[in-house]
Amino acid sequence: MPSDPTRSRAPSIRDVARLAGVSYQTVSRVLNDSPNLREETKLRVQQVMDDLQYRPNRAARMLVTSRSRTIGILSASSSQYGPASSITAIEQAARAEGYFVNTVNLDGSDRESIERALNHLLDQAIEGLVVIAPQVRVFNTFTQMNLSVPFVTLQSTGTSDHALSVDQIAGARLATRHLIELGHRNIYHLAGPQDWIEAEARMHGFLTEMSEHDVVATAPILGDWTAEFGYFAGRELLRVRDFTAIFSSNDQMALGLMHAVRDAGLDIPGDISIVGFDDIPEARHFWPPLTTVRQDFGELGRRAIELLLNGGGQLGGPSPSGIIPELIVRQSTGTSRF
Amino acid sequence: MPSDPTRSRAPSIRDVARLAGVSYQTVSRVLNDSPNLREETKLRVQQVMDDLQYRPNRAARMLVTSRSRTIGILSASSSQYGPASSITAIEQAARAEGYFVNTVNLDGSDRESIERALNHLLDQAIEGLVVIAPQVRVFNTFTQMNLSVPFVTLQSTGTSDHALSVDQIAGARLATRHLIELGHRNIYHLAGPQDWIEAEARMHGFLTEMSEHDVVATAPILGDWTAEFGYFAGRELLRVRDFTAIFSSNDQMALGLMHAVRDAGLDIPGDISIVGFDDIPEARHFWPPLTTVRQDFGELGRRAIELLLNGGGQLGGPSPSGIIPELIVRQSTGTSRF
DNA sequence: ACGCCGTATGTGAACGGTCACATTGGGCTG
DNA sequence: CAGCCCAATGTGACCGTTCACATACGGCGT
Repeated sequence: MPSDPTRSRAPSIRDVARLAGVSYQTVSRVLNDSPNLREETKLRVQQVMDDLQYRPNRAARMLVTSRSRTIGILSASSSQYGPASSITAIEQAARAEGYFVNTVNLDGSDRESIERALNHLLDQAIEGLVVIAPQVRVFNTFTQMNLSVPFVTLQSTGTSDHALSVDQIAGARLATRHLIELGHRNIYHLAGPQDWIEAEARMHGFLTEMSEHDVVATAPILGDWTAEFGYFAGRELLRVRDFTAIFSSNDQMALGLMHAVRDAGLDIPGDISIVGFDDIPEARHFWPPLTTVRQDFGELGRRAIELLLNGGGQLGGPSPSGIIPELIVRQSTGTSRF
Repeated sequence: MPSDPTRSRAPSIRDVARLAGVSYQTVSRVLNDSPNLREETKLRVQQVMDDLQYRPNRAARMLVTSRSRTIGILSASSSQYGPASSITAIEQAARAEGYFVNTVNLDGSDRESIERALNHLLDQAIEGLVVIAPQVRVFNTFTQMNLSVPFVTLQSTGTSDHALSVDQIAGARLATRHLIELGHRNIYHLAGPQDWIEAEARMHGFLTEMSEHDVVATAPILGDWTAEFGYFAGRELLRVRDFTAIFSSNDQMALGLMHAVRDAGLDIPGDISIVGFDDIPEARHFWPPLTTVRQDFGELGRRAIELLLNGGGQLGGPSPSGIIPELIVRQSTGTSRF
């Protein structure tokens, strides 16, 4: 991007000062609206600022205060619904607090690309970091790195105290209980990738709820979040067909499952009940509309910023990991006919 | 976020210089790997940098060079599939070129929030801007503002030369032609919001293709991109049912339509054929798998950065707006039984 | 042996703000 | 009316880097 060498530098506080007939320090005071400023002076300076279309130089300010007012987001798979929603919410919450947001998406989940991404953010002199990359591997890499910046992860392993998340276990239990209460006893769980914290938690919630109701659980199937996988997993599963319900760890896989179930000429929920997770906007228009667990990603993002900016949630507000998801019952689940 | 006052400032080039026994300027030279440096000196300095975990201060560099190496993205509805994918691609392409990316999402489409968002980015001293907010209104606001930063929009009105987009008209014609060739003559178009450039272009493509085949087109229905709207529009439409096919301006609305069609006890594609637009990952698992138009958002993002960084695509490469979408025929379309 | 050139390095100033401190000029108190 | 305080403003230094220019030094041609 060729910078225009003819265009001289932007006006500085000294330019403003000269035209307003005050010292640069007074201009600085107007910028930081400090007290002890005569209203008249202030207005005059502001007038000149407007005339010159003056903009404070962030670099200069940052240099002297060593504060960047920038928050970094490190994110994996940010084009998925959950992460994308969180990012949007974080970005808005941060902006409301006068912070800038810088997002970096991970190319891979190997240590090297994590470090590269992190370095990129640290080069930006970020003051805080929100980590959305929800893989166990990424998470561990962080803790090993012992970062100098405060950070918050949007998923919790239970051990860390700067973690914040929707309670995945509770959500999974909600979904599982729903199926059990409908009379299902042969329930499969289509889990997310083993490497993902949330997948792990949902699987854990599923198994816990099952055992508490004395229902024998078969081993969960590890998927990759895609509808594609759900479809093929469904096809495999249906060759034996020793189940009446499936709890899928996200909505996309549930969609693929439903596709496979219909391909096999079976009815949902007549023959097979299906529950998803996330409540993506499309879920209520799937065929049939999908029973699923809704997570409030917006709230999550907002709380992340709050936690970050208040340095560890010492406000004693609602418990950091206390976002409880909600079961949305639609038409993909019904009583077991067995 | 309380900054730690006990932690002293990060090491500067002077610290490095002192320990390496050279002047700060030499350190600076190492940083910018300028020629005329003895290999030995260079290595010694780099060693010290590593030891101190030295990181160049971006603010200082930015202050003196007045280059921020930051690109701004102004985006609306960034949690939707298309924008989200583009953002990811842009971000990666920019990072590969050593640029940072700063994304701002618009709260609304009124002039004030556009200006606020833009100001936020300009405060960052961005060197370039990618605009993904695809509303006509937003687009016009930009041109009126006559920005001092180079920018690229990811949609084109045909008048601007810093626009770059997938050829929406071509895509819409592809979809429409497909329906006509299947024998459909009563085709509705469920368009996007009137305010959106892409919605407009797709509508235009639809109407053009229809008239070229001498098929009479009914007035398009203006939607809002959501599955929800598609559902209700479908319900309304089916009360009269004077059509055999619908071309929906995106996949979500197509999903809602299919929902409504099934609710009415009709078959897809037996009774009604449906075509979408975007090819979101879920589309191939809809019931039935959706015939749609695929856009390569990744390519779009990469080209945007290329255009921005090369100052207007004077490379004479492939024509700026030359990304041609592709029709993906699946099972939601069939021959007209009429 | 002298000047010259090119390579490797050093020095001072500037970028545009903020901070700490100094300076002015009333108005109030005693 | 002296003394003081406070409100309002100004001055110098500094943040960490790059730029323009200055310097040191060895080799080479004459």
